[in-house]
Amino acid sequence: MPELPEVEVVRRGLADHVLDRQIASVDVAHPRAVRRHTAGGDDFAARLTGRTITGARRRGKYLWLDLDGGAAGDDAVLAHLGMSGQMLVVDSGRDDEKHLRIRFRFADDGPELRFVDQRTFGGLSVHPLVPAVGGGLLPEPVAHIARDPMDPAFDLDAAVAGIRRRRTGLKRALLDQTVVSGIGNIYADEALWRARLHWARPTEMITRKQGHEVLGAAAEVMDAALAAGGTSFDTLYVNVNGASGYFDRSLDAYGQADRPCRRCGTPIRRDAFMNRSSFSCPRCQPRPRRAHP
DNA sequence: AATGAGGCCTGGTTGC
DNA sequence: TGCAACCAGGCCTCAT
Repeated sequence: MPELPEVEVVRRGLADHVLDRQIASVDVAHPRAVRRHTAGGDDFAARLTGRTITGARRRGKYLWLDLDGGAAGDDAVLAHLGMSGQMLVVDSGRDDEKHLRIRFRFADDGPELRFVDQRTFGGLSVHPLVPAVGGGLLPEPVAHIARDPMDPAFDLDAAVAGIRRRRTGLKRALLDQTVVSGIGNIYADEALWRARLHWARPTEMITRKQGHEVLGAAAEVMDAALAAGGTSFDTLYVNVNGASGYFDRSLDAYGQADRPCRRCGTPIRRDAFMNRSSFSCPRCQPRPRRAHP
């Protein structure tokens, strides 16, 4: 499941393989893949045809490709990989993937860019670039998203204040992309385990020190995952060349139910959380007396 | 305004 | 064996 480190791996791959290339044609094979492009698939293709990709950028789990010479100002093609989205750079003529959703052909007749997405939670769309709250130019639909912990301009104090300002459970705050972006279920559980904090701890009980620790832990674990090429549990996540990451071998909490905690040996527990799962160590991360539901 | 629940998806796995 | 239920989960929409 692509989270920030995986998306960064994809961004780097795109920077290596599609920068400065002119788009010759775009095929939309599944309308759901462009559902956030409200003008529809034909408009999506028309806006991209003939354009040259001039940048590959990312904030949190969103990435976008800058386009040259927009008629009405700067614009970009925005991508979210959802749960199963892949950006594949594939030699033309290779068989279509079963879940191929969008294909970009280039004027240089080099390898195609294919967006492949089994579960279709992801998608692509074209938007103008607008000034974002924290500075910088972002595609309009994501201009409200906070900077992520790997952003050089990330404001740690502001993010901690954002967590403490919320009135909810700590994990919900970590998953709120307007507080801090890029953290999903996997890295939330890993950061909480490293900071020895329970996911349901009310944010009003979080000290500044604890806030710094849990966000610092999130940055550390994402750095480690990026160094390992991203987390992958199955064949759904691959980078632009189709190679999987292998950080899942290093996970301490996520998916480790009933296995001994690496710190204390207590079996990791799995709790239901937002119709999903939270994994934590019952001993290192004791449930607070007043847990947030 | 801020918070939280529900819905969208598919394919692999589990259980009867 | 066949089929249904369940599970993964980011984020948008809607209700409170």
